[in-house]
Amino acid sequence: MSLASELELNQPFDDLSHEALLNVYFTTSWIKKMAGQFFQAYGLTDVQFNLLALLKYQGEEKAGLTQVELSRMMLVNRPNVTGLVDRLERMGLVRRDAVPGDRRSNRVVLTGAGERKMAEVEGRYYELIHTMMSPLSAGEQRQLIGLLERVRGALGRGTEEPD
Amino acid sequence: MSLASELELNQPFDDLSHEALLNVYFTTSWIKKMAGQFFQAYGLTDVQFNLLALLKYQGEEKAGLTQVELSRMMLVNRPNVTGLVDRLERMGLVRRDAVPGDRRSNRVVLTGAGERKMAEVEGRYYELIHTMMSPLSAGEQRQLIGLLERVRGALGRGTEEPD
DNA sequence: GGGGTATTGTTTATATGGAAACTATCTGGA
DNA sequence: TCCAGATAGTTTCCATATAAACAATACCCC
Repeated sequence: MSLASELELNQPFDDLSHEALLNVYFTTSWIKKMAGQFFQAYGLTDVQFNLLALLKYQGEEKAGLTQVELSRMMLVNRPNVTGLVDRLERMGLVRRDAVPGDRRSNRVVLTGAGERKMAEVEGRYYELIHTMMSPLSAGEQRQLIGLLERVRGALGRGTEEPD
Repeated sequence: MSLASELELNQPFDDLSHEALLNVYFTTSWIKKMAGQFFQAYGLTDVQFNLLALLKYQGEEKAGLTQVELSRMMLVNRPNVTGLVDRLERMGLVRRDAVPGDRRSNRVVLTGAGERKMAEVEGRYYELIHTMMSPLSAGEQRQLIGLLERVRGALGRGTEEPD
């Protein structure tokens, strides 16, 4: 169904680019709502799961990631990572380890409880993702990825944090 | 460039559906950052502009929209609209008008200042949108819209506010 | 080796998002 | 009529996001 119908707009879109942009925007909103509902049952948010997944799969040799690395991989700024890690630390799912040789940095690492939580949630989350993307064939998913990569290519990805 | 390279991941994606989903997610993040930077010069946020645009183009006969209507068209819940309208009202860009015959409702209406702000910003924003979507031809933009509509079709759009 | 500069993380302020619970009002049915 | 349930808006609490400014530390270059 078209976005204008889904949103029950009184007037249709007048501009193709605008409609395309809003389709990307509202599809993300829809995905985040679905994911949010899913994670509630596990006491997590989608963003918290994402951070835990980065620690599990992107940490080199189980050494975790620094907050700057997390910030870059999640496309959010450093203050935001401070708060995310604070909450996950309070929940007992991650730990801040000192970095020998650089007293400015932390390595954020999964705790045992964090690993167990990931083991509990992960499989079911990938099932949800597959269900959400199931209307598209593998070829169509690759097509979608290609189109979105070309959109992000415009004007460079010059959105690094100015700070 | 692939998402894994953009985010400088140490390990590539292992799952096509996951990669597609994250491409949608991070493209929205990228779009919102670009739009946010653009609107800063005008003292607005992207969300505030969206609300003003709905009032300008979706209000029937210049009567504005109720907060429930705004909530549905923006895919956010009612408490959120209260805050958005509060801020725009404080900025003098919108007004809450009484609805004759239903004392529970407001009609949110653009003020003169709101109309002037829209006139100032709108054209340049559509230029930005066209630039952002310019890597795709019209046909490709329609293709993108079609793929995203089919994703949102999965499992119905049953994400109405439970409340 | 010492001083300017860059980097890492934090704090504070504000905007946007959801959930739950509340008030006021409206509507439909016995 | 009147009362039960639905609807509109708000309040409160919390999570996530940005920007700006700061402290501590590291680095580079003369």
